[in-house]
Amino acid sequence: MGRTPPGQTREKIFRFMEKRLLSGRPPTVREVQEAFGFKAVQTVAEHLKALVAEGRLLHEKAKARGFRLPDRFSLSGPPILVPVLGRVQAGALDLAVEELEGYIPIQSRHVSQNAADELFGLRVRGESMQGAGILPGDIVVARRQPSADPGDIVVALVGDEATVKRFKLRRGRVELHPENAAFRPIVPDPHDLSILGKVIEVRRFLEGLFS
Amino acid sequence: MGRTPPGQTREKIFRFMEKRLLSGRPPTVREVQEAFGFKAVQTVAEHLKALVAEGRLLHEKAKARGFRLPDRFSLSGPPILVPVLGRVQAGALDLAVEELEGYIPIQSRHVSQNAADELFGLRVRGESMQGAGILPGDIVVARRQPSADPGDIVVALVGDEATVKRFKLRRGRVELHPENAAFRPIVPDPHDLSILGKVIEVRRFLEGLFS
DNA sequence: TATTATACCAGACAAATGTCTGGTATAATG
DNA sequence: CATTATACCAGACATTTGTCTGGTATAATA
Repeated sequence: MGRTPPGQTREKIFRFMEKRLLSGRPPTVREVQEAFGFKAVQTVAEHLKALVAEGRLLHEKAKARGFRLPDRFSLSGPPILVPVLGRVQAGALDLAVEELEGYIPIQSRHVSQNAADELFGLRVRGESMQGAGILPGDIVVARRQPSADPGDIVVALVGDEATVKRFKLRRGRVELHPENAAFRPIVPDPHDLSILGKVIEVRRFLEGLFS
Repeated sequence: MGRTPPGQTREKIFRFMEKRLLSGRPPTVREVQEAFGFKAVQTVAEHLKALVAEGRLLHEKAKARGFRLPDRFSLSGPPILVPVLGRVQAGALDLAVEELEGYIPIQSRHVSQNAADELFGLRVRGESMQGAGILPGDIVVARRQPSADPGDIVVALVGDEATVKRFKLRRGRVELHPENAAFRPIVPDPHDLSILGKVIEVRRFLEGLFS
């Protein structure tokens, strides 16, 4: 009793689901129905059930918009989207979002999924880290952590200013070293200093939205 | 009669929404309620309404899981996965994959979807572009194109060697300029030169698999 | 040809979910 | 102190949405 050849409609429905799910707008069964012009909900319900049985979709039963893509679709799950801040300030230990510029995707294989919340991006200002290949306008991706190892490049909050520098210890004191002969190391009062995170990636966009 | 300081709960609710929406699993009002332990749905409903009024969320009224992030945050689809080559050679005009190191995700909004096939990554060797903040081990992402504009940083094939340099024109001839005083510009024989692409992004991994 | 499977439809029920009305308590403000 | 605003609660209602029961028609298959 098939109107369309076997599997053909199913394939189209899968594509539709895939597209919607990847764009973050999971559809309802009835939305799919409408999109394809079916006259009965059940038609879609059956196709979806079949897709689940085939392992191409996951389903939370009885939940609205309860379909998902299996994890293997994006190799290792969805990419982690890291918020890029234009400016950072801090109350106590947590970051305040001053100017959210947008998000950049991080390969989840580089970072375990549970560390995802600990990542943030920051647009770099100034030329103090030129020598380390970090230029004004670059985006550094950092993992939040309250301290660092000597030699790490960190995002630190000195007073009220967020800054990217190389973390060093000299005579028991923290020193923040620029990598530019025109700048001098900062030796902050410990009360005035907090390490916001360690830089794990640097990105520079030479073209496009983020440049 | 606020239990919590004004705006504080709202901020947390926004973060929650943000996280869920970015991961493609928009929550219901009641899911948010549960996550925060509110005893009334209305509490969440009001916070969400306020967030919409502030422009931080979009809302399809009366739809299940009907909240979205404003466009500037949402992605237009899956990230493009760009192959990263460890070495590049060329037969005629197309790239040969010598050592595929892996893939890195590119924000699809930076690059139109149909240009996806034209992107490739390349691991940088040598220090000739130090002055432009491109260090050995960095990955440059390039868009394939057979020529370039003066001032672009390009991936060029000179003889049998792929190299990253700044593209310039002098007296009708192509010059490939390093950005490091220790190196000299290359003025290749036109027959010996092909431009493989223009560098649109630079990435440096300070930690993790790609470092 | 009888059987089976697929693709689809009709209509209804029930759960999930959004939204509304009408409250209370606390804090800030004039 | 009265006023206003915010943060929250209780309970109900209405819509959206998932799911179920019971069908029909076409095609492939034994």
